[in-house]
Amino acid sequence: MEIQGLPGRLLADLGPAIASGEIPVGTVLRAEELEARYAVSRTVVREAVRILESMRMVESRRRVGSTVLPLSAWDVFDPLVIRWRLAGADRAAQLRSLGSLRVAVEPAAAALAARTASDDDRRELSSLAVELTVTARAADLQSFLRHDIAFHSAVLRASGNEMFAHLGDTVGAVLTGRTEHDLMPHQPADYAVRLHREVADAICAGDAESAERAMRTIVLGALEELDATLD
Amino acid sequence: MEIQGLPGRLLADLGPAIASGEIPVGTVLRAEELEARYAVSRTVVREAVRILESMRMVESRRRVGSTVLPLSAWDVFDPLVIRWRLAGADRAAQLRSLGSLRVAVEPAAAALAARTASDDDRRELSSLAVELTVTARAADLQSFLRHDIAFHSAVLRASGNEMFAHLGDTVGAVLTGRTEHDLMPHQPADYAVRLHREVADAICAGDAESAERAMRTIVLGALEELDATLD
DNA sequence: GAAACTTAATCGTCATACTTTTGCTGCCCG
DNA sequence: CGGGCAGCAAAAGTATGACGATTAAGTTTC
Repeated sequence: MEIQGLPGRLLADLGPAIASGEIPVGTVLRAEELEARYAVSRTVVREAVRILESMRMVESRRRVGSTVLPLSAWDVFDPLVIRWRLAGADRAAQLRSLGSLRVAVEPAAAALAARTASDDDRRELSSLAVELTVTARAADLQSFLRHDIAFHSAVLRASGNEMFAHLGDTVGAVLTGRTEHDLMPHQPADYAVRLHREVADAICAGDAESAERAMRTIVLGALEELDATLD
Repeated sequence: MEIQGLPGRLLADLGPAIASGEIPVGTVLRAEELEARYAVSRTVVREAVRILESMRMVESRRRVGSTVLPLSAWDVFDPLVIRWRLAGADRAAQLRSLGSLRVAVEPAAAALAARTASDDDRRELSSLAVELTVTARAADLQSFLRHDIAFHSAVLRASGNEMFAHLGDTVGAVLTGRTEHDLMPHQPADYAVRLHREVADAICAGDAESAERAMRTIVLGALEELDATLD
């Protein structure tokens, strides 16, 4: 998942700093300065900056340097950018955006899955729904989280749309963050578990409308909880 | 928009080749070979490969080289990846995925916009809807396309969600492609124009439900047309 | 035949030199 | 006094040679 090597270290430092606003928009980074600051060679600095440039977080110009661009230019779907924003000062805004995105995408994915999922996909979803019920009853939050993530990823994957599928990891990051920051009840709500079950059953039965409706209820609920917590 | 310099030239060659499957999954690219093929230095090759790696289209390992990864690993939301796929053999699949994504996202964006858009946003939408009506009546496809793109981008932007807003350019690419490949009627359908108007009016009036419904009709219509054409 | 060792291929990093672009300064002329 | 033009210099962009680190694959040894 991570970028490797020394450029990765630079990136792991610069990325979050830019994402959090610690390095404000308009700041100019000069290669020589970065070489000195991180005690690495030109090669390494250039590669790191190139990657930031490909994410449109900075723009390099000769005789000037690399200028930090505003959020509106960033590749906000890049998993690294999302992670960096989630980790820093922009966390609340990023969670809200992701919440809305989930409300839009996950119900659509559930509907698609009900129509096109393979038998294996349906079996997996069904079994994950069971696991979810079990771990919820046992109040095993660790396992519950793991299965919750697996469930949502599975639905997104079963949609057969690779763009939806790609959001699986991101949704995972959101759910993880929610648990880590105690935004979850200590015992997962019973109705939420039932809804997951409902999604799985509807997808298995090929009932797109029910699947979509149940999933929408889930993600809308999550969004409301989020809004309530962030105030 | 483009990556600059020599690495950009490499990228403009390798990216589409990988995206189209011309360089198949599992192929190993060696740095030295690329240096020779493009007659550039290691510096340039390394930067280009690093960028491909940050898009997760390849994975570099010592003593092996850079291996081309399968589509499932790619950063399919990266604008460059989308463009490359749209340009090549994967075009149909990419259009379908984007179609579904639009169906999910744009209605949600319209609803959000109706709730949170600024007065300027509302004015702009209203005026774009008018332009759309005019250019449609004049059968001026060029201008119509331009305004259509501007309209959808404006809605996405007015949603206040930077992730939605980020999809504006991508939607633009889809609409452009549709016109370029003669998937559009020579005279934009009257009802489609009316629906755009309806979206604008609903957003101006703060009527989220109507805005969402009208937008959903638009993008569903587009998806149906697309499915019909791709067969 | 398996485990330990050696080898060589290739990426990763560094240091340095050269090239190209471009913002800026200051001169000259109107 | 102001505007344009030329030259300068700063910084990114590119090239190259050397070295280090990793690791797949072959080779030896028990």
